[in-house]
Amino acid sequence: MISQEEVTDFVKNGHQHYLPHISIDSVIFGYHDQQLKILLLNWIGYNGWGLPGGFIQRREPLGQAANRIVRERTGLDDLFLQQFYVFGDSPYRLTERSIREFTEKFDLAADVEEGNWLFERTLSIGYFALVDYSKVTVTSDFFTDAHQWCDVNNIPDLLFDHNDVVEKALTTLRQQIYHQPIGYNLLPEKFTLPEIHRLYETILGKELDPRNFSKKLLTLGLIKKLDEQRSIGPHRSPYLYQFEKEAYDFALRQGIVHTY
Amino acid sequence: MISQEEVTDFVKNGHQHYLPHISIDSVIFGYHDQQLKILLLNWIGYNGWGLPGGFIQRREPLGQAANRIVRERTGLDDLFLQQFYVFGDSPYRLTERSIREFTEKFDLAADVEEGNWLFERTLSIGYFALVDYSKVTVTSDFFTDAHQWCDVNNIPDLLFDHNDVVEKALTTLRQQIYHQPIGYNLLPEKFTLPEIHRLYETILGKELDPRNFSKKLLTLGLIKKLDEQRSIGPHRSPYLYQFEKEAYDFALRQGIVHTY
DNA sequence: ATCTATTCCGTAAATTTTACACATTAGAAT
DNA sequence: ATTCTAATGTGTAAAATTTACGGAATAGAT
Repeated sequence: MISQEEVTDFVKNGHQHYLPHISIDSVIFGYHDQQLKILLLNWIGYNGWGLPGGFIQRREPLGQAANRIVRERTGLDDLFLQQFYVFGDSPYRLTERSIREFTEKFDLAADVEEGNWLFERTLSIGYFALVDYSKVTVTSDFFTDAHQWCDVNNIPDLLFDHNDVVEKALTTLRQQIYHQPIGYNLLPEKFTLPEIHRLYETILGKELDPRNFSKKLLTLGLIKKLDEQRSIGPHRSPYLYQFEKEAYDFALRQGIVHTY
Repeated sequence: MISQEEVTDFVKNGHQHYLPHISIDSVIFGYHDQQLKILLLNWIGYNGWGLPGGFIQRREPLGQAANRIVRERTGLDDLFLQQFYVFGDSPYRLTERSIREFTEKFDLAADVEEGNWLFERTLSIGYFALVDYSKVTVTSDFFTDAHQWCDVNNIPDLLFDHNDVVEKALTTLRQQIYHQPIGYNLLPEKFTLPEIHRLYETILGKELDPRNFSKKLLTLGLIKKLDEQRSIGPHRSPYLYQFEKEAYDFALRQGIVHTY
């Protein structure tokens, strides 16, 4: 648990360590129970659900900051992480009321409120991450005391402009899936065809013919069939597949180019 | 011309009007002489070429700021303007030397240098704009005293990390052209098939079969043939075309979706 | 041995993309 | 008027890709 002193110090002096006016919001996608989910945190001060986020240290490269922020929440490193948009159209994301609630909650002196760096206008750089749900261990930060993995089709009202952020992350991911291989980071190392098929259907929110789908992935050389099978109860055992790392990485870099 | 006082005031007090630590860099694409060009400005202080840029006013929505910055330089409003990346990996874009040159050039007291907001670490949000070259009237700002339209295939060494910014803008534009119609903002209202054909070839940096190309645009319903022709000297007169605004806008929103 | 639920596979039709060459035309020159 | 030049405009066949679609095989439970 984080101490009261630490919180107070962060609020009062955080601007010496972090760049003010800019934050990072992360949309962390995981796949579980045949649902595409995102990680939501319950913010103590504001008492509501929001995205994991954080600030950029004064001498820290931007990409590293995003990586650190996701790592601190999930325990994962070396993940698929991509900038997708900067949100800054509403000059002020915090209402006076929410600031008051926050300072009361943390028992901060009223004078902290005035012009405090935390409560000034802050643009937010959106990153999304694709993670292997089963490998995540969620850790709370200063301002959050609970978490949930929430089906993207069923997102509640979030704090600030986080619903917009999620929306934009989803549309970016859906567009991207047509041009880049997705799955390496969302699936375990070995998976079955029906599994990756359902993943794609889930992300795109529409049905894909299973025969044509697997044909496509195999033709592109993105996955390869293994000799092993998985046992799934009283049904035919599906074969296991894994990604062809080289072809996958190549497609990641080049994109899967369609024609003009 | 901008007065010395104004510059000094901007350097000393700009942080009261603008958000520190964040700027906008704009890559303004125009098409002329069968070349894709970008607008470069010569920075007085640093004596080198760089991109048009600016800061975000404290209460100004982000998109508006980008729009204003491009408008101030080009005179154009209501243009195609798109965020494409945030640059912030190198914590410091300015060297001590360039800062000294700058302050000397503008005859700023040495004490201005120390911890001045302008010289602190600044992330930069990249926007690119597509403009009708012939409609642009370039206006200088505080820090720049000359401009040029520079062929994208022949960009000199630019200030700061602006070469990276241009590079990324170009790759984004090239990717986008496969999924969204481009041209409405780069071409005059009426244009010939060879003109738009050359535009696409120029942007993509490769040849496109003219028959297949026009077939595609017409099939997609993005352009329509007019009854008029243009006179181009001692050659067959090409027909004029114009964009089908509805289909064009629809494609802009939806993207030209390819299959899975 | 039977049943259930799931995986696995292949082919034909439709569509899209690619490749490719020559007749037409406006104005300039003669 | 004729000729010449340099550019525009157009169609078709082959190849590749995408789509649509149904039935046999299998593992485990009963």
